[in-house]
Amino acid sequence: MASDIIAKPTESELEILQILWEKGACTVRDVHEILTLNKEAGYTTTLKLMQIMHEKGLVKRDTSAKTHIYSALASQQKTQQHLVNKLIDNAFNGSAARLVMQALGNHQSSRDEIEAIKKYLDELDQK
Amino acid sequence: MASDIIAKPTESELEILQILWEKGACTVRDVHEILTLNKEAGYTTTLKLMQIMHEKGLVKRDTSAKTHIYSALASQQKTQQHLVNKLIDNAFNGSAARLVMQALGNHQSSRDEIEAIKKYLDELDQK
DNA sequence: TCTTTTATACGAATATATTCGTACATTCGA
DNA sequence: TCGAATGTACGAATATATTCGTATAAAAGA
Repeated sequence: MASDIIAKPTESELEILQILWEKGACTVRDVHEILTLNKEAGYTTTLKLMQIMHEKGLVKRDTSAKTHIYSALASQQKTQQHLVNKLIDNAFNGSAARLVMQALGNHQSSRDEIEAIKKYLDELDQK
Repeated sequence: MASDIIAKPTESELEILQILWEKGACTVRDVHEILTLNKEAGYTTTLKLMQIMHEKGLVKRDTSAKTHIYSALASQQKTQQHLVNKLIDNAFNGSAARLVMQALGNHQSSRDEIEAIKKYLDELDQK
């Protein structure tokens, strides 16, 4: 399955994955332009990163035209799951609850978000 | 303030910080013995890491005796906050709620934990 | 006392991640 | 058609993190 990617993305790779998850298939230039809204980077830097991600199997690409088209292979859900679990283990002594409270305490969430979480918890409770 | 540490710990450093947070003041050997319950590592590797952490200001140490005593300077709360915020930005498009649901979905939490979170959410709601 | 054990300091090898320059091919527009 | 723009490939420099060997000093024990 394409979603069974193991390789964990580095921080830079994650930035690129996020763009691909949101935008879908992209050229290197597409990705590069979005990346450089926030930070400085040379074009070939972005290119190289995406080539490495391809080697690692994090993305696939269509090379039929001169300008290659990239899209994510690593699934957003699996990747997020992996990162969250790692953080829970690495920094929260394995307690998901503590991470949750920390997350909600800092980042102020909207009332809607909080309601959504409550609903989610109710569902969890019933199982 | 001691809790205003900016330097972000690496993964290895975080492992050591967790031990110091839990155990309090420790020698290098104390830390090393706990570390090597889970993984292989040479003693001087642990030593070097802790020396680097000292340079970075992540830990303080008492060198009055031959065997130095280390303790955490980076506060657990601030460090966790920092890491969670980074993860929310890096992998969850800034949505704390999505991270929370991901965390609760995977890691199964006990009923008690879920109740504690609900209570926490109710308090948040009232503000 | 003298040998062994237990420390620290420090340099260096290795691994990994990031950044970019340069070569070269293709496409596009004047 | 030819020069500029745009693209990929690739090697290498740089930065950062991890690991460990060796030198050396202090402490402990026979």
